[in-house]
Amino acid sequence: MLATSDKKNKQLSRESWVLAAFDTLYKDGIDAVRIEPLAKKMNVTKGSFYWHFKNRTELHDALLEYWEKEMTQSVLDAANEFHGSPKQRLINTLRDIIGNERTKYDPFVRNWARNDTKVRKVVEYIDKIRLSFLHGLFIDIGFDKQEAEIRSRLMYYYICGECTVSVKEPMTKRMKRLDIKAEIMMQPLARK
Amino acid sequence: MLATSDKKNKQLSRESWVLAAFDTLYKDGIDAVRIEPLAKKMNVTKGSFYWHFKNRTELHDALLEYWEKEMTQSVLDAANEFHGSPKQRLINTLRDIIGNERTKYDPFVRNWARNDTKVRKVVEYIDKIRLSFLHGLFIDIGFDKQEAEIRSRLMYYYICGECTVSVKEPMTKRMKRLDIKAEIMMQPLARK
DNA sequence: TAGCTTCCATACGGTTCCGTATGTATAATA
DNA sequence: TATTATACATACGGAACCGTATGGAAGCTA
Repeated sequence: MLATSDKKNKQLSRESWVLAAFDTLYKDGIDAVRIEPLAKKMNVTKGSFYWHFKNRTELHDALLEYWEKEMTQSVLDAANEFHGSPKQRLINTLRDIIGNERTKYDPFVRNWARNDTKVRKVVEYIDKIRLSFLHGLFIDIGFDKQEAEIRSRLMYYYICGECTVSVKEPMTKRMKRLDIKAEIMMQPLARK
Repeated sequence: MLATSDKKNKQLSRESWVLAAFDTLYKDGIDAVRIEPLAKKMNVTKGSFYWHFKNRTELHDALLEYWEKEMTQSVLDAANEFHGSPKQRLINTLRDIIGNERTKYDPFVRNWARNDTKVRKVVEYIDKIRLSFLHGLFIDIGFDKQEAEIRSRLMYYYICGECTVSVKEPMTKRMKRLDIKAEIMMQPLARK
């Protein structure tokens, strides 16, 4: 329950609704983001909702915008946070993404995107940002554009798989094996 | 429209409903698999549905069972289909999975699994089957158990990412670059 | 303190869907 | 040809939800 605590204390803001909606999106998917259940969860009636929003679509739009900003920002943060050799930066990035579950909301938004063009475009935009960020890392390591393209995609899809598949190893094991995976993906091919 | 053509010709079977339901699952997700819309799509009334099924849950169960059988079978097929050197078999497997989009239904079932324990267990079962299949391939190539574990996971998550992310390269390009990705994942680490 | 604004409650009509009950046409069977 | 089983149509009650209309409390504003 995100915005339930301020029940008696304060009135709700537009953002309270967005946060509560996001929580529901994360737990039950976009089809569960419905006004009356949300209101119940927040201990108000939908009278509140229709004060802050025109309709359900407007909430969805706000939800999408919220996620987009978060995701865009997280890439920028990652770009500034890590230092050291290119290889080390890539390893740290990978460790950060997996270890801190930066993509944990992805599956829900991705699924939402499947039946919504507007959402799909935003997801594609985020994918491109992330891909080009990884691409830059592989360039810095020394790969040419083409191979950086291939390796960044390999790595990005791996990450997306990690956050999509539920059969996972325990986190400590995952982190330990992550470095090896990074090495595999960073190792130049032995030309015959 | 899967089972629409046999409208005047024949009566519907239980499987007609399952197939139509699966088509809807694929296009719009599990929340769209509803009886009355389905009936409309199949040009019958729900009277037909409740003849073949007890309720909506029973359809969902049949749907899940259908997917499980398909996926289990496809792994067995893959195991028998490819010959040649271990490396070549792995490459062929990868080309088969990506090229023929063997996992194209995955995202929908996975998403369904998020809010349904029964589904989740089946998905986990399928994941394990596939993972151990890939694991075997890496063993055959010559990696030890631990490294085969790491590499098969890397590869499996990559595949799942491929089928999850919508920003993809065109298929011809993907296939061309797939071999390089396979090489990257198969190449032993240069021990320093 | 009267009036206005903000924020939410309440009440209502309408839609979509579930599941049940029952009617009906067609085909199999005896 | 009468009977019965099969496969669906039709009609109904009920739930969940959307969006609208309107009422009311609480605080600010003059």
